[in-house]
Amino acid sequence: MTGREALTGRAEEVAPLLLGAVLSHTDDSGTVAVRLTEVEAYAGVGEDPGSHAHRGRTPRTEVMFGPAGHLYAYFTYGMHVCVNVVTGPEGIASAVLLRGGEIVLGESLARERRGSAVPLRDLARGPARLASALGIPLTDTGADLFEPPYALELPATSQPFETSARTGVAGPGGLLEYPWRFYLPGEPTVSPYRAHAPKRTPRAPS
DNA sequence: CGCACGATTTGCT
DNA sequence: GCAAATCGTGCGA
Repeated sequence: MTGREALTGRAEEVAPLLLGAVLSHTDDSGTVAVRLTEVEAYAGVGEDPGSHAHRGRTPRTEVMFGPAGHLYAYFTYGMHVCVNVVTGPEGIASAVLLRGGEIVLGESLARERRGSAVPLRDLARGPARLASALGIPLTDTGADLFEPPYALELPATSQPFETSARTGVAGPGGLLEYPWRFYLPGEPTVSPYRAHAPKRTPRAPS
């Protein structure tokens, strides 16, 4: 079975396969590889309000509907890039957000991108940090992760993992929680669990 | 055409 | 612990 075939399925089913996987990216500066320790699954139309593809196909989310094994990078908060691996069969939106990992190759280059004072464990801990450490540009959305300049190696055997709640969404019976955050227990590169996004304070007028 | 907001990180109090 | 930084996307008018 090829890596791409293994990734073709519902995001929450495929996500555990990405734990322990090694993603590498090469550009003019060199190569950085990360062993993934924390991921989050996002589904598609209707069932997952937390997903970008929740409302259907748009120019931005188009990649999420494509074949598995491709990159979905998006820009958020005006300053950050987050990376996903598209996992669903063609036509069904689903993706796995890479939330954290451990640098296994190219530490010096990653440190150059992230800042020299950053502790090793923090180099790729957090979605935007991971994207930054790997040097993934926003414009690489849609790139095939199984072709240069990318490489994705799935673990031979599934790693023992744990899950936790991802987001709370309003459902028929109240608040629903999706246990769609997956991580390798005991890894220092797993970000501490935060309940969910605190309520945003309104912008203070002058 | 205009506006509100987000799958976050960082730094200051 | 809290708030700012910053801009593309998507929805409403």
